[in-house]
Amino acid sequence: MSTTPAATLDQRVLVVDDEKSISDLISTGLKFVGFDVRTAATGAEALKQAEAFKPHALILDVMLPDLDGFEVCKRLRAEGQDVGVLFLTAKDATEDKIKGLTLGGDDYVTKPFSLEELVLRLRALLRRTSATPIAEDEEVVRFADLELNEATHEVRRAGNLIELSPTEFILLRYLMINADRVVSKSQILDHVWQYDFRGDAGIVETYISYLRKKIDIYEPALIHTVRGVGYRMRLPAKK
Amino acid sequence: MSTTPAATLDQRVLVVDDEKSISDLISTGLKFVGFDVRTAATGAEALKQAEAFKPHALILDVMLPDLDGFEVCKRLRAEGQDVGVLFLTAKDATEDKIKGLTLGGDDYVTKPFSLEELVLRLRALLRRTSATPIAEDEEVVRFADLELNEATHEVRRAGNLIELSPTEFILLRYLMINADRVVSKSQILDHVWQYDFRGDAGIVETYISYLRKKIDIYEPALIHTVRGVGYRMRLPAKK
DNA sequence: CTCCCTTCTCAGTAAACCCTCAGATTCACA
DNA sequence: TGTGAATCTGAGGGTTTACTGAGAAGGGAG
Repeated sequence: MSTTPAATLDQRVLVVDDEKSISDLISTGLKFVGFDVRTAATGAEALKQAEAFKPHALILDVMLPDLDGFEVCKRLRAEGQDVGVLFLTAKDATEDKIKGLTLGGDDYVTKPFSLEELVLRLRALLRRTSATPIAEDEEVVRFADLELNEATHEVRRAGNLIELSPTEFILLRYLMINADRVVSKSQILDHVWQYDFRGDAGIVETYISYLRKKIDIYEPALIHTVRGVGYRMRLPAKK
Repeated sequence: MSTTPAATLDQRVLVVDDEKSISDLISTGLKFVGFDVRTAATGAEALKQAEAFKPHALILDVMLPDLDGFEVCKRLRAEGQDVGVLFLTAKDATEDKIKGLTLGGDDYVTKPFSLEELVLRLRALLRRTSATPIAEDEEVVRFADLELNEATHEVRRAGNLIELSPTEFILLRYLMINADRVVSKSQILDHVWQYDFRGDAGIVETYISYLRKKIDIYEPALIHTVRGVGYRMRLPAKK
C-alpha cells in the first residue's frame, strides 16, 4: 500500500499490544507493505515469540497487562537479542520513562498515531539499527521533479523549496509513494490521519487543496482527481 | 547518530562500571557512534577483559566493588598495557585523586554526564594517546561561517568570538554535527542533557532561544525550527 | 558571605496548524 | 443544456506548539 513490498521483504516485526484493535491495525498495515509480522498481547508472550521469531524490530506498547514495555525490552537485550524497538506510548506519558530511548537507535510514537507515521518511524529505526550504513537517498522519495527528503524534511519541486505543515508532509509522501495508483479518500484517511480521527472525509479535500496551492502552482499538475474514486499522483498522459 | 561511524570505526573501548544501567547507557551510545565496545562490572573482570580485548581506551568508574579504578589502571600499566583512561567519578570526589590524571593524557568525567560530553572527552583522549600526531582541525567543527573548537572551547561566527555556557556549547556542537538533518527535541535531550535530567523537553526550546540570541544575531540565521518535528541547522534554502 | 553565572521552570504572547462549514465550481449524464 | 452530486476552496474558530522574558534555585569564585 505504501511502498513496494520488495523493499522490506523478509524484515520481521513483532507487534506487542494488548488492545486487539490496535495490534490488528498495525499488523494489517505492516503486512501489506511487505513486513513479516507476528503479534503478542502480553509481555510474557512477547518474550516467547521473540525467541523463536527473531524479529528485526519490535513495536512495543509500554502499557502491558503483565510486564511493562521497558521490562520486556530489558530482558530481550539481556538475552543478547539485538533488536530495535519502537515504543508506543500515551501522549501524556511521563517523559522520564521516554528519556534515553533515542540513544541506542530506539524510538517512540505516541498514541494515537497514523499508520504512515508509524511505518516511517519503523523504517528509520531499521535503517539505523541495521549493519549496513545508511545510503543517502534511501531517505529521499522522488516523483517527476518532486523530491521529498525524510532526513531534512525538505520538499522541493524543480529545485524550489516548498514549506509544508506536518500533515501536508505525510499526505504528500503518501501520494508520492503510491504514485500512478488511485488512492481513495478513506484510504488516505486511514493512513495519513490518526486512527482515532472521527471527522468527515472532506478534510482530505481541504488538504489536497492546500497541497495543490503549494506544489501544483508549477507545471505540469501532478495531483489529479479521479471523480468518484479518489486521487492519483501522475505525470500528464503521453500523447 | 552523532558522528559518522567511519571516523571511529575499529576503535576498541572497554567500559567498566558496576551499575548496569550506566554501562548499558554508555555502551549503546558508543556502539552507535561506531566504537567497538566491551563491558566489565568489576576490577578483576576488567583486567581479564583488557588482556584479551586490547582496548584503545578504558572508561573506568573509580568506585568499583573490588579494586578501585586507580588500582585497575596501575596494574594495567604495570603489565605494559599502554591505554588511555577516562575515569568516571562522583561529583563530590576528592579532587586530589583526580589531579595529576590529566598529566598522563588521561581524563575524567563526573557523574552524571551527558552522552555527547562523554564522547567528546573520549575522542579527545584517543587523539592525545594515539601514535599519530593530532591534526589541528580534527578538533574544530565547522558549518558555514561558524567555527567551534573543541580543544579551546572557542566558538566564532564570521570571526567574532562568542561566549557560550557549557550546555550551550554542547548543544551547538550537537546541532553542527547533525547539520542539515532534523533532530527532535527528545534526541537533543537524550544526547546533550545529563542522563539523570527529569524535566520537560521544553528546556530545549529555552536553550535554542539562548543560542539564537548569540549566534543568529548574525545573518543568515542558521538554526531553523521544523514545526512538530524538531530543529535543524542549515544555510538559507536556495530559492 | 556575597556576587555572578548557569540551569531550569513557568507563564504570557504569538504564530502555525487543524478542522468545519458553506458557497462556488465542475462534472457526468440524461 | 439542465440537474444533482461530487469536489474545490476561502474564511474563521479553536487548539496546539513554539518563543521568550522573568525569576527562583544552586554552585563556584573571590
